[in-house]
Amino acid sequence: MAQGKSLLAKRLTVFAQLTEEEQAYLDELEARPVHIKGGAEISYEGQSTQSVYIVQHGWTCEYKLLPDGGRQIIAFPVPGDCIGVRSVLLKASRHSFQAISDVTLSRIDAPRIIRLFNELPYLGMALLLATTRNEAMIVEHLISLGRRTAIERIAHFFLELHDRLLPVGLAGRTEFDCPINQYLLADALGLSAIHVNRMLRELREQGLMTFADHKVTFHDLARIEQLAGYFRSSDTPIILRDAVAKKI
Amino acid sequence: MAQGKSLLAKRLTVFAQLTEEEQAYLDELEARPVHIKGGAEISYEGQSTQSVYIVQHGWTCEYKLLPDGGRQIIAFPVPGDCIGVRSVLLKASRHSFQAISDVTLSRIDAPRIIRLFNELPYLGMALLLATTRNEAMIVEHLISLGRRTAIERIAHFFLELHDRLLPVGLAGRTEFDCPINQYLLADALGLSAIHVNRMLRELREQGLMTFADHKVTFHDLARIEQLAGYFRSSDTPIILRDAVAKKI
DNA sequence: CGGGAGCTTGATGGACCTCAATCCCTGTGG
DNA sequence: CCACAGGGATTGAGGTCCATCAAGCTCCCG
Repeated sequence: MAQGKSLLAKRLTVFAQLTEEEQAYLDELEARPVHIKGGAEISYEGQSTQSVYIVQHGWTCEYKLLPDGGRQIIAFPVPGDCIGVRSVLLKASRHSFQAISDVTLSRIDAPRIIRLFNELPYLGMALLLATTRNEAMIVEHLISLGRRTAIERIAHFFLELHDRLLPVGLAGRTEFDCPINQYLLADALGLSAIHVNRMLRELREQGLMTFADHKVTFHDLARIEQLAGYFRSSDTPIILRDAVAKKI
Repeated sequence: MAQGKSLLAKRLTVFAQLTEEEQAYLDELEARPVHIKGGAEISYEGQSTQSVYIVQHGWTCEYKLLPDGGRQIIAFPVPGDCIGVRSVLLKASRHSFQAISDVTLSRIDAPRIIRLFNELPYLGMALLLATTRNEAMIVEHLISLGRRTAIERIAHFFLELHDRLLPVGLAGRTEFDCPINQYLLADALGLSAIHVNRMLRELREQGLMTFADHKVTFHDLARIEQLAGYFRSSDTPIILRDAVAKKI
């Protein structure tokens, strides 16, 4: 990106032209990175002090533990994504976050976020707009869990992930690195790890895709998209200020 | 509510103290109501002109149709809820909306929403904050689909619905009216209508709750909450402006 | 060399789906 | 007033998808 070093700014530029002041604010927010080892907790459901984190490097997951010991993974925030906005704004909505690979984060304490909303409302809106896109992803995830079979879920999951990683340069045309293991995949897709394994074999044997050694490879994009019922989305969100400038 | 007639304003007051100007803007937005018959479409996935609607009266559902003819219901917007914010802000995220009962809506065309974001940013933020709460509900829904059994899903669904309707005066302490039928319930919970029916019988025979004649009655709240793994949420969201006034 | 994390495969059972049929209620038109 | 249609609820039988239990495999690392 041009002037700043903020990853979030880069992300938000899709939604709004940021002023110098807003840029600077974000750059400063992301100044002090935190490093976390793969497998470690980032924040836990019961935690008293809430913060928002911006993922700078590495993979994370957001999940909820159930009374029976089960776990449901809600999303896999990757670089440029925010963690915990919902938790800070809504006291009732608390989930846990874990580092999947080694991770670098920028931490923003809750009071600071609130101040941001009050002092730079456009920036706050851009932030919330970004969370709206997260929401859209969660809705797609929900549809998978509700109405798709195991093999369709898996195929759909990887196709969507691919589309998410492509624009940030973390994926090639037909393959990408992915540190998720079969247990994480199972907890995200509402399946058992054993069944995930079987369905991955099925996908492999049908010549559709392979997932091995932390690497996803698509062998036949057309057919796998067909199987998953997946439609590539050309996501052109609205742009604040630009919209008003054009007298919409 | 005190001065205005806007239902949305009432809802947003939880998040932000609105100025006179913002109040007036919302009142005017909701001035011309639209009536829709139960069962009719409100807006359809492929529709070209996008609008946001505010539910004034009656029940609606948001859903997505799948290539195989199946349907997944994402949410049931009730009075005070917004419909289609996500669709307007993100072109890629389009779903269909249907009236369940006879419904009264206020329609706001997309350009107007964009203008709102630019001219009254605090109001825009309050709106997006409200959608953040929707997101939290969708996450709970996702967890149900991923990791709860059929009977747990049903119990959890009605408990959550109850908690949503209580504060707006649409529910009593142990019962409420609910125009949803077993097919809608099935499509929301990722089940077949037949299995929903069986599980409802199970709940009835165990003396936990009954759902008949568009009416839900809880017979043993403690036991059904236990079954569903449900924890009542005291949702105290942050308040904009107030927070800054208190020098947080 | 032992141990653990992650992957793989087989066997069995259960949760839930599908197909099929019946029943009730309400609205509608002759 | 009755016939009829249609939406919704209900129940049974059979089959499928996926979970669970159990075991063995391959790495990697100390």
